[in-house]
Amino acid sequence: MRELTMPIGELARTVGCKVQTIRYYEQIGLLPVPGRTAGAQRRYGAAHREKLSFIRHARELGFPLPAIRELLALADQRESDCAQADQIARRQLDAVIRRITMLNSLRAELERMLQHRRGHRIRDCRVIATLADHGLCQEAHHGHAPQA
Amino acid sequence: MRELTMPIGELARTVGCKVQTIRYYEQIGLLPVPGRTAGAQRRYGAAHREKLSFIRHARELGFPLPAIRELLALADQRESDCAQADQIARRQLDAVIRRITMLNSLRAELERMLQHRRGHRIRDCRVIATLADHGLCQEAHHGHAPQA
DNA sequence: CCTAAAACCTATAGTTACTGGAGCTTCAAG
DNA sequence: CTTGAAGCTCCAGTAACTATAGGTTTTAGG
Repeated sequence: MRELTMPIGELARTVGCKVQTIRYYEQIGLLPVPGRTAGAQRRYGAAHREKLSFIRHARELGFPLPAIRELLALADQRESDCAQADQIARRQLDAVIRRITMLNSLRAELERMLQHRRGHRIRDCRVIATLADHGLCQEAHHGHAPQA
Repeated sequence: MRELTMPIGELARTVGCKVQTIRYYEQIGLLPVPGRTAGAQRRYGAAHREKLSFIRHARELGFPLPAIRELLALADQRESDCAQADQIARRQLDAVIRRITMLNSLRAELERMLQHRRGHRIRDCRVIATLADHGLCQEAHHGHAPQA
C-alpha cells in the first residue's frame, strides 16, 4: 500500500538521468520492477527514487555496476549474513579510500595551478606527475579489474 | 635523443593496464605515437609512461576521456593561453571537490557499518541514503553529461 | 648462424553501460 | 472525446575498452 504514483519521466527528472537508463536498470535487475497502471505504464515511489539516486551517484563516482549491486545488497540485508556483508563493506571502503587519496592529490595540484596562475607565473605544471605517481595507490589494482 | 627502449608489454605491466588499451589510446590520439623498431614494434620512454599512468589513474577516478584530454593539454601548454587553461582547471577542480565530498560521505557510512557490525547490531543501514542525498552535489550536473 | 618460444603487429568482433530512434499506445487537460 | 505529451517495446548506435585470429619480429639458447 505504498504511493506508487510517479511516472518514469518525473523520476528521471528528479534524479537527473534519462528515462531509458531507468528502464535499462530494471532490465538488468538493478532496480526493482515498479507497479504498472492498467495501461502498463510504470509508476514509482520514494523507495525507487532513493535507490536510483544512489545508483547514479555511485556511477558518477566511477563504481562499476557489479560493485553497486553489492552495495545495494549490503543495504537490503539488514542483519543476516554478517560475515559476507562485512567483507563487502571492507572491500568497498578500501576502494573508496584509495579514490579519495588520489582525488585529494589532484585537487591540491589544481588549486596550486590556479594559485600560481593568478600571479601569472607557472613554469612547471605538475598535473600529470600528481596522478602519474604510483605511490598514491597503495599497492593493489595492478593487473586486475578496473576498480572497486 | 630520448631513451625509447620500453616495449609495449613492459609499459603495460608497469602502469597496470592492457597492451591493447595503450594501442587504443594511441589510435584516438590521446597518447603520442611512439618510436618504432626496424621491425615496426613500438618503443616507449619515460614521458610516455608518465602520461599513460596519469590517464589510467584519471580513468579510475571516473574522468571521461574528453576531460582527460583537457587535463593533458593543460599540462602541456606551460604558460600560453592562461585564461582558457584557468577555466578548465577551475571546472575540473569543481568536479573533483564534488567527488571528494560524496566519497567522504560514503566512506563515513561504510566505516559506521563496520563499526556497528563489530558489535553485532545494525538495524538501519544508511548506505543508500548516504549517496542518495542530493544535497551533497551542490546544484550542477542535473540533466547533462555524466560528469567532469 | 639458426631455431623456437614469447612478444609484437593489424584488423576485427565482442562487452559494458548506456543513449537514441521508429512506430505504436496511453494518459490527462480542455 | 479529442489531441498532444509522455509512455511502451524493440532495435541500432556510442564510448571505452577487451578478446581473438592469423601473421611477423625479437631474443635467448644451441
